[in-house]
Amino acid sequence: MFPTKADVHGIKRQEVLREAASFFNFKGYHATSLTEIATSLGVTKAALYHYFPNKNSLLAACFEQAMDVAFASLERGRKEGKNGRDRLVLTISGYVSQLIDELNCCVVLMEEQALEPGDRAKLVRQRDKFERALRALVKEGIEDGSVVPCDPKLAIFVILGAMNWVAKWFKPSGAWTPAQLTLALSQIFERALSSTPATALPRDVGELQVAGSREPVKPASAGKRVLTFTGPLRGNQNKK
Amino acid sequence: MFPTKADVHGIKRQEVLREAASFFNFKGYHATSLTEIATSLGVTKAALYHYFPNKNSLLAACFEQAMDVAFASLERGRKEGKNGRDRLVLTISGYVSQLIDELNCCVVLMEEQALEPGDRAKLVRQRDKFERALRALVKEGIEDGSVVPCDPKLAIFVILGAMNWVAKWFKPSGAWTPAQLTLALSQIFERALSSTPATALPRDVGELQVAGSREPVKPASAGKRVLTFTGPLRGNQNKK
DNA sequence: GCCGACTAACCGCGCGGTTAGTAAACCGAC
DNA sequence: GTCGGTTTACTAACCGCGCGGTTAGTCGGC
Repeated sequence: MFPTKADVHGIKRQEVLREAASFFNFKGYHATSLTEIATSLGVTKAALYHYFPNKNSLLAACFEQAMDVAFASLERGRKEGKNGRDRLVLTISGYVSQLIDELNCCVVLMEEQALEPGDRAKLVRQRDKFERALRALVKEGIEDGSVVPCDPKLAIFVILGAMNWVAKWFKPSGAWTPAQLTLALSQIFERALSSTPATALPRDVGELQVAGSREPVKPASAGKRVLTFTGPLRGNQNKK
Repeated sequence: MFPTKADVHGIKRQEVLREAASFFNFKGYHATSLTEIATSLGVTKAALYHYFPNKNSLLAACFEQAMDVAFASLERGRKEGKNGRDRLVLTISGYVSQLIDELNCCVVLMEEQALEPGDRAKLVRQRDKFERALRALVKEGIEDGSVVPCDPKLAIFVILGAMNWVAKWFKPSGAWTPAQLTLALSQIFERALSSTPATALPRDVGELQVAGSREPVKPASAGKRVLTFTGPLRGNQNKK
């Protein structure tokens, strides 16, 4: 019923990660100081060390979470898609929309070089696996006729580029909702790759009606005083 | 005939800029130290201050050069293109190929936030102007029927994303030549946007035959001891 | 002898990371 | 209940390092 200590710790940890990811996206890893992240969360730098052992592990956690999302989307795409193109587009759009939700957009690969060798090797391994899986979807699509013949490697580079770029310009407060953006993006990709491209695309992303979406999106975490929260945790003697 | 002192200074300056851009692209602005750039050029940090007043001005010069290239490409595209789509694709591909040649790929917008306020405002103004021009080309293409109806803003975001991403993965030593890459990229963009999309694309970028290109590309500046070069500048009493 | 190009040595600042200490919540004994 | 000891969450103050930037001085072509 009530959250246990461990729950609260996990929630705060996620909040720290989210704030860090936000800064890393906007200013870059090296340009962001821990003091900055801490201040923005209403605590001091030393407090962050209760949740992460050092700055680099924050970045590593970003990548880890992003890759988890990537493979989950891939799984979903594989299951729900009817053909290669369908699976590819589902994977991509699931990935983008989840990252926007969970991490305020993630750097994805932007600053991979800043990771420590061990973490970096792991990331590169996973990322390559993900990219190979995407390329395999393109090949599958070419074979089943849903995707126009092309160089899968380049096609995936183009798509990843457009996706990762989103983190640089997308603002939740802007004219487009995440759902609208995701939909419009996937329609462009679909058109670029489909063997039977659509004859028209949305003229204005902001006007798109999205099927199952809660429209104006939660107005960000307005009063996020998640850290510095104290209070009794009644009922925590047994796991909830 | 022989270079004057001022010429040599200019050449060396450009070499410094190129090396800096290379590092900024690969590791990011804040992760790159001046010592690192200098060492890689075979000089000490203090030597760089003969060519640029401080680190930030190196970044500013990168952006300035990139924007010069951008507007030059735009001009060329406007002149040589037959319709909106044509002009857009010419602009983009000219931009990409020139940046690869001149700056070892440029960050373009990647770390705009690191600029000092004055330089940044200038960059943002120019970049917005460039983006507006690109969007105008999309609109023009929609009106003249060469481009599929779409949201010009999103279309340009996608294209810029794919383009800027190139700097992150392209290696001159790789399997693809800059010319092949540029051509293949523009074909993908063309297909994504054209009102009459191609039914096929290159299956392997590395196999592309490019019209007017010197193939294997100069093997980078292998023995670049441009700085630390000393020697007589015979005949420099009058401008060459 | 002058002047431009460059080096070696240095400076102060702000960063990531650490330490000692405080306040409050928790938990078992009675 | 409530009282003591333990644990968790956090702060204030501090440390050393490496950075961007500066200074004084050397070398060599003109």
